[in-house]
Amino acid sequence: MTTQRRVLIETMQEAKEHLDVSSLLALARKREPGIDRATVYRTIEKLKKFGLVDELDLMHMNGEKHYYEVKPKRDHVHLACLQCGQVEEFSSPLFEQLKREITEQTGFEILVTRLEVGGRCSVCRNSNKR
Amino acid sequence: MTTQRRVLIETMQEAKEHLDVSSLLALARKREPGIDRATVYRTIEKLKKFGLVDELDLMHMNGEKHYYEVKPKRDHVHLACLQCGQVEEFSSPLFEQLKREITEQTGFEILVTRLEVGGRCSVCRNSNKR
DNA sequence: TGCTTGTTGCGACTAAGTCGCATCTAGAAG
DNA sequence: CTTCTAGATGCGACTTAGTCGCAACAAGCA
Repeated sequence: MTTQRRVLIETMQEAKEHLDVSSLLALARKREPGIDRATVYRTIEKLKKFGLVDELDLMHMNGEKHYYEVKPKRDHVHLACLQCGQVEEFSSPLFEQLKREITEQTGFEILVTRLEVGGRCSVCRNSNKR
Repeated sequence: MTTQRRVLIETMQEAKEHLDVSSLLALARKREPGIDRATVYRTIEKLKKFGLVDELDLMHMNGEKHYYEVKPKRDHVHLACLQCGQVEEFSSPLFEQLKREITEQTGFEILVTRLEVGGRCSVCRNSNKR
């Protein structure tokens, strides 16, 4: 457990939005200026492997970046509005049930899941009906 | 509707596995040698926008490529085995029900979905227990 | 306090994807 | 059948994301 890793984990925990690598790096550098891009990638890699963070694409709304969040207790869906860019989260027992069904019917052991949805959020739907 | 687009679409339809951009390009060039990488990207972009193809990441098993498939009638889950690299598909009424629930409860209009699962397939689980 | 193993920073590199621009072509209009 | 034009293509240069080897460094155990 090095200073850099501690800083990165704290930064992710305190962030209220999903961070991509470059904003995570920028924020982390406010605390620990010398921290390197490669360290961020290597740390994320480890955290993913240990199941401590989840990786998101958010439907590639802004280029090909990846976003990260500390793994929640309960998996949730990310609803990405393709119009305004807002990201909502949604969780449901149905999702848990679906995962159970997958394991039962296919024998596949689930380690990570990623359910992303792209579309239009209710705000955008109301502001411009079409 | 240009020759290039026709070739790209046919290539995707006839492929039995999920293609990334470079293998799609390679296959398409067997029919239409001059076809360019930029054209592939631009065509995929259009096809995504029209809802004719789906984009997959397959949990980034082999680098950061994206994979494409012609959009199926019924959305399905991709189960990517992190050990052997095999990709299974799975569809279920529960998934449809979950999508309906999302729309009802959040007012979010769903245009695309992507549900990917990473783990160990039944074959790998049996061959090496744990 | 010293030692060892794993981590970091650095810089150079690869791979994925984008863009501007000149040329070309599909297919509508005459 | 010929002409015309909007939109598509090919090309090449570029950007951005992510990786890697290596020497220097630090965590934390003895």
